[in-house]
Amino acid sequence: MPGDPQPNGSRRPATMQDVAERAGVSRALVSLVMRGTSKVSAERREAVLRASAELSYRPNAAARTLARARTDVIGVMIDDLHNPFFVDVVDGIHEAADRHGMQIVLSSARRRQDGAHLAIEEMIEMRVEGVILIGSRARHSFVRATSALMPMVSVGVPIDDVDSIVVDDEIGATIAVDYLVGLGHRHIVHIDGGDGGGAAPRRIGFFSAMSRHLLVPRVVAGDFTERGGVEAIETMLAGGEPPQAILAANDLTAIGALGRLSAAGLRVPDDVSIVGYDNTSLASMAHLALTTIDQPRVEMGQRAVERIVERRENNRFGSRECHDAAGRRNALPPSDAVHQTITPSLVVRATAGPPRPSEA
Amino acid sequence: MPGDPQPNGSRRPATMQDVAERAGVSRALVSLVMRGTSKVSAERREAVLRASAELSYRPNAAARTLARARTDVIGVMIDDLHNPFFVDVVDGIHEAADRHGMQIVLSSARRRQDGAHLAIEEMIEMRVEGVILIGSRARHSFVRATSALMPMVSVGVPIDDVDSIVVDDEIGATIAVDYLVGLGHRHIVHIDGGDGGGAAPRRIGFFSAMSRHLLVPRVVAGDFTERGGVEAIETMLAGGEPPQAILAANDLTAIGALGRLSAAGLRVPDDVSIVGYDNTSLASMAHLALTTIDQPRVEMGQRAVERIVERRENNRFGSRECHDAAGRRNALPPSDAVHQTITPSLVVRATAGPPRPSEA
DNA sequence: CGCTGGAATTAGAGCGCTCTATTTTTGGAC
DNA sequence: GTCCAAAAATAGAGCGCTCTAATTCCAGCG
Repeated sequence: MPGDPQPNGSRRPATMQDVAERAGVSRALVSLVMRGTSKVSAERREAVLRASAELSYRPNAAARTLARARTDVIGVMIDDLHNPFFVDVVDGIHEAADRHGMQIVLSSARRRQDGAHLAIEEMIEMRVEGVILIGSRARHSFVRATSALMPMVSVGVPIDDVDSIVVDDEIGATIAVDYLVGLGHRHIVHIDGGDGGGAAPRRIGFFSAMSRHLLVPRVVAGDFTERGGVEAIETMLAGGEPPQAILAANDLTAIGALGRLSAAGLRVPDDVSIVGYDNTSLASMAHLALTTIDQPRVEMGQRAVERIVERRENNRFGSRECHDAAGRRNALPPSDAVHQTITPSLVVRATAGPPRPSEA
Repeated sequence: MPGDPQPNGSRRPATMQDVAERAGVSRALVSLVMRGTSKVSAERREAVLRASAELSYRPNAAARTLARARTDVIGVMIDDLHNPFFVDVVDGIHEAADRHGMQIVLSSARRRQDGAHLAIEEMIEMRVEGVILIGSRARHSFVRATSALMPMVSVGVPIDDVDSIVVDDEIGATIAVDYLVGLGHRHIVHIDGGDGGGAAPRRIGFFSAMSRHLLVPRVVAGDFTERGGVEAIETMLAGGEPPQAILAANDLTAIGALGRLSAAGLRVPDDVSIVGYDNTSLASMAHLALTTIDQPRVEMGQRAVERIVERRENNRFGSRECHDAAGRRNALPPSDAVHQTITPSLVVRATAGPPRPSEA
């Protein structure tokens, strides 16, 4: 008998039909109760719930999806679960999704391009209402094409013709430089992020801010890793020119620099000032207390959900191929993609201070 | 027309029927091609694939699931995405799932009990083949009950009558103590994890190892946080008794201790030796180089998948309620839950060394 | 006592796919 | 040409749910 627990087997899960029979009502009535409709007499509702519990009934999501032709699910493709930045964005997504009564399905691309493509395809097959890409490495052309099929928004990575939410790293770097200059520093070195994502605008912001202050911009190569920070310091020390103030491309690099400096007997912020970038949880650790640039990650996640929800409600998402009456393809209409740029802010902690008087 | 791109609308996605018509074949043939069966003539296969591409056809996962009555999906409930320990376990799960041709659906409990319950219920409704709980805070009775419905394994948290994979923290602490004693230390302090998960066995292991070495076990209260480590050191310093060797309940606490010690002018490992626990990515950072206890997280994830797959193949998962012929419930049969315990190992880096001669 | 209208309940037609059983086609062998 | 087995293709019955339209129920009223 369906739903009847059997000693050791994989009995078939109870269906709505089973519940209906046990409760002595119709399938449709069970459906109404399960969906929490008010138009059911207390008596019947009671009977249905009892039968349902007795059979350990759980609605079959696949059947529901098929019948309703919608899911209320947002797919979230996260490039790398190990990146705390991305995970903070997910927090924001969760929060906003709850508010809109939507569910989340998470999938990790595992830092691989094909991983991202696979994850996106799977989500399309699930018929999610929309997809949020966090730090995606997917081919832009691929994303652009699938964004014609469903609402899609990229967080952290700008993609032409696709909704995106990014922070203005150029301004972030500018803010950091202005702060250091305000403290009195004139010799500021940027340990950059090489060709990593976000490295270029940070570098550009550094250059433009420095030249605005009529200062000489110096850049040492880095790669967003801790080791990169260590090596950059070693390069500077080897050059016989210990740094005075440093803007690191990210917190990890700043921490590497910090460690190497103290190993060299230089004190922060007395001898050297350091500003990081990202405000990761590392930065707030007590014995680091890194001054850094914060990007409102949670807010970014929330905004991403808002975009999906809005697109869904308006039923507008860019099938940008237009066909005329004869079925011939026209030129693409202008994209209606919305690109939101968020301004980062400075978080002052303990790694930056005024330069030593002799150097001012 | 279905599948025909319309300028600005949400056209209905193409179905298998649409593809069949366009390719001039039957629905069943399309199904065969989509599933990669070899029994299709090259010519027809070609035609189907072309039609499918032209319509941007994607199979409907819900319909497939409903028709096949199985999903090949494993649900992964992760307590907290911010916990790198858990995320490493997910890496292992991904890897093993790939090997077994299974997919993963990730869900975060967001460190809440009801979050865990909700996530598990959703997965049951999806009809996943099994559920892996990572660091679950769900009520044990709840997990036990649902584990009767489908294969389920808990990673990191032992649960009666439910498959689990945990490391033996008692042995882990023992290994650390043995190592410190081997270096010559006799005065070893444990900064513990309070009532956090895994704190108790680590404390017990510390006590038993110390007494085996005929040494006096000293414990200072902690709470698995960095701040806990800082405060523990302050307590010791205030007691006028600077520590000689420390076993921290986890890496974060060790790092807090490390920072506070160096602020007090004590050098590691010259003046004080420290061993952490967990081998998080923090521990390997160059300027920390924390000696610590490693738990094979990736392997734990892999083993979790193996358990699910095995249960599925054997069709054995514990519906532990037995009914006799008259339908009366019998006493529960003995559980067949498999509890795997993994032994952690020591990772030697730079924060522990021999005591200063005067203290030996 | 028959009507009426709103509330409560139900019948039944899909949703898009898989899979078994069946039919059609193909290519030799005779 | 005929016959046959194997290969290729198809028909059609579900899978478990939702939703519209139809039906039943039950006061309350004239």
